Order: sequence, then structure tokens, then C-alpha cells
Amino acid sequence: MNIIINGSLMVPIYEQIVDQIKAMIREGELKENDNLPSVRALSKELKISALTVKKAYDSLEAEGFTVTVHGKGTYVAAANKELLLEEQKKELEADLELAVLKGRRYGISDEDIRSLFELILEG
Amino acid sequence: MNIIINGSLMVPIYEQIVDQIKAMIREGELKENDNLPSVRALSKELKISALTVKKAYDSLEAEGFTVTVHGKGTYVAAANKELLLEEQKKELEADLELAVLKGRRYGISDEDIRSLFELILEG
Amino acid sequence: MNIIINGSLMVPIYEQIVDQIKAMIREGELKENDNLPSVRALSKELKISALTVKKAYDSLEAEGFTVTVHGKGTYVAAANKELLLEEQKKELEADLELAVLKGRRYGISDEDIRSLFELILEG
Amino acid sequence: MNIIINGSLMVPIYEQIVDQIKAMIREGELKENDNLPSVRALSKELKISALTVKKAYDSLEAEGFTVTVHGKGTYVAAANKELLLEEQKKELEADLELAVLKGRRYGISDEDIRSLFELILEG
DNA sequence: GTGGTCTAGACCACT
DNA sequence: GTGGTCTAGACCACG
Repeated sequence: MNIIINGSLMVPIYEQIVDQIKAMIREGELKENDNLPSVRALSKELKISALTVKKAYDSLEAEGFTVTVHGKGTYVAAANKELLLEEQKKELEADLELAVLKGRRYGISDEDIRSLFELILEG
Repeated sequence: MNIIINGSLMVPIYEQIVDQIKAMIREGELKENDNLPSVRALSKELKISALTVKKAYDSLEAEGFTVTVHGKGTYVAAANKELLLEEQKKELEADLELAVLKGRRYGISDEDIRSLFELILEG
Repeated sequence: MNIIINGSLMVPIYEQIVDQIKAMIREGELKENDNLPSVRALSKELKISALTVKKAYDSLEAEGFTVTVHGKGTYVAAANKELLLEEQKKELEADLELAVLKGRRYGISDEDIRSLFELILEG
Repeated sequence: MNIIINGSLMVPIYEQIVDQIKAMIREGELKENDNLPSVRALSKELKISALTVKKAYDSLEAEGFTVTVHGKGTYVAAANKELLLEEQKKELEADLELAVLKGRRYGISDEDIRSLFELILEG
């Protein structure tokens, strides 16, 4: 499981896991009915608390990306990739919009905001 | 005091106050030596706890934007607008970077991220 | 009335007044039965609130250094200069002791504390 | 945690905590990455409000002496002992200066102030 | 009336 | 269990 946890980021660990598993599903790295690693296994691999992995899996299941079968494990659900992509784009859009609005609230010009953005994207 | 509190946001109230007062200072709406509303007055106006306002004011003072005189009130300090602008740009940069990183984590191409961004900026 | 108020100091204004009037009494600049300036007059002269001067005068009277005659004014009481000096020295001693103890709590050597002290005294 | 709160002092409780933890760090009693007691645990131990402990911890973090990890705890940061020592000396210097100024305001001669100081240091 | 500190307890997010 | 935020109200020091 190629998941990378960045502890120094201000993003909760469980969210980083959710994000990356969603991406894997969308990119086909994880296919329908694939078996996710067990909570215990993943928590060992990432050296984090099992509760944190559990929370990520719960979140995925709540959003319909996985199904958990008691006593067997967690599996990738039938995914509508396009829907997922749309959802993720909307989330990204919301984040970008919040940032832009904050910049404007700070009185930073759109030109300056764009420059910053390009710097980051190309950086 | 035109401060707007959004309780549904995930940004702490005291931080919203800090942000908006900083913006007012930078935009000249609040000038050097201007008197900020008293802790109690603002807490009443915004219908929040006095401690929350106090926390915001403490933060502003710690960052050097205001000076507080015991028994008299809180005043706008000699404003270093350039410093403030730099700080705000850094904050915006951090927000944008988080958004971009999330987009990439989602497997969205830089081109698509840029398109979304431009849509927002021009929208 | 040669009283000097330092607003930037962290010492309350009323205390600065009390201290300086005590010193004047001890040094004979103010003698028994001398008339202190009226609360209003002094507050105008020092450009501070009358309440603050009142508080200083109250404090002096409570400690027995002055007597206030209703409708007439405030007068210097019969002062035991030596007692006053002893009192003031004890207060100074307490302040110095607190500072020294804090320094030691911080793990600063007595030699270093002494150096700092001499620097201040000679500075 | 050997912290002693003196309620009768005029020093705020949270500041007493900050002072003593800083001293522990400087003296090596607390080392890098050591875990500070949880806010709740310390508040129980000292029989004070959790918010008061929190305020002390916030202050320590703002000054860079500790790092707080959400949901995990508060840890001693990579200690810059020299910086800390300088800071503490500055604090001591300020205290001593206030005392000396008060003594002079009282009309006590520098010689007498020095005698008092030496008495305390050698006492 | 103004800020400064403290309380006791609540609810939420993260591990 | 840990920190993060917020409340409602108290008491004190200062002006």
C-alpha cells in the first residue's frame, strides 16, 4: 500500500489516507472488490494508531467507496469514477475558492494571487 | 465594527476576528492609534464570549499589530503595512499550496487544477 | 509639583505619584503641613485622570503620610522620616530579593546576577 | 511535575508555570522530546483550571520552547539553551532595573541600593 | 468602564 | 485520552 503520511502537514492523518485511497480507486490502482489491507496491517505499516486507520476506513465506507464485511475485511465498492472525479474537483474548487476569497479579503490583487498560484504549481 | 462571524466555518471565531482586523489595518480602515472597541463591547456586538474577543486581541498584540493599555483600551500600533502584506501573502500561499497538494493527491492534473483556479478567479 | 510620569513604564501611574511624593517628604522638599496640589490641579498638570490622582492621594493618606481636610485640601502629616526610610528600604529589598530569587530559579549564577546589577546601576 | 504555584504572589499562575518549565528545560530536567504532562493532568495535579494550564502551554509554544501535537500531547522542542539564557537574563535585567529605579525614586542613594543588593546576594 | 486572570464545564477534532 | 475552542460569569487592578 503506497500511502505516504506527512506528519508535519496540517492535514489530519486520517484525511491523508482517505484522499490517497480515493485517488487510487479513481486511477484504477485499486479496482472493484479489491481487498484493502487490514486496519492492523496498515497501522503497522504506517506506524500510526489503528484507530486512525479505522477512522479513515469508516469515512471511505460512509462515502460509499468501500464495503466492510465483518470478519473478512474491507473491499473496494463498485465505483463511479466519473462521479468521484466530479466530487473531488468540487472539493478542490471549494478549497481554492476559500483561498482566493481570503486573499481578496486581505486586499491582495487577483494578479498577485495568480502569481502566487503559478509559483506553487510550477515550484 | 464591521466584523462578520461565520459560525458554520471551520475557522475559529477568534481567528476570524484577527483576520478581519488585520485586513482593516492594512486597508486603512483602521489607522495608527485608532481605538479598537472594548473587549466587552465587541463581545456584546458579536454575541460571543468576552474571552474569545480577548484571545483575538491578545493574538493581535503578540504579533505587534496593536498595543493594549491596561484600564484604557486597545489601540492600533504603528502599522508596518509591508510586513503585514508579506505575512498575509505567506498565509495565502500556504492555503493555495494545501489545495494544490490535495488536488494532486486526488490525481487531478496540474492543467485541470489551473483551469479550476482560473474559473474561480475570473468567475 | 515636580512629578514625572512615565507612561511607557510598567509601573502604574498612581504608584509613580505615590513614590515620588513619599520621596519629596523624606527629602524635606515637602514639609509637615505643606499643602499638596488639589486633585484637579495635579491631574491637569500631569494630563492624567483626576481619579488616578485621587487614588494616589488615598494611598498616601491610608499609609499616614498625608491628611485630607474636607473642603480644604490635602496636607503633609507629621512624618517620621527615619521610619519612612526604613519602610522604603524594606520595599526595595523585597523587590531586589524577588529579582535575585528569580535569577537563581533560572539557574543564573550569583556572579552573573551581580554583573547585571552593576551594569544597571552604572548604566 | 515539580511545579509550585503561589497563589498569594502577584504573578499570574500561568506565568509561574511558564517560568518554571522554562527553567526545567534550561537546567536539563526536561529534555528535547520529553512529554509534558497533559493539560488535564497538570490542571488536576495543581488543582487549577485546565484553561490556565492551556494558556501556559500556548505561551511556551508561541515562544518556541515546546511543540504541541493535536491529540497526542505537548513535547519539549529542540532547545536553544543559549537563546533561553539570553531571554531569561533580559527578564532579570528588567526586574532589577525596575527595582533600582524605584529605589532612586525613593531618594535612596546608589550606594545604599548596592549595599542592600549585596546583603541579599550574600544572605 | 477598561483590560487581566481564573473558573468549571461543555463540545469537537484527532489519535 | 489529548489538545482546540467556546461559554458565562466572577474577581481584581487600573484610570
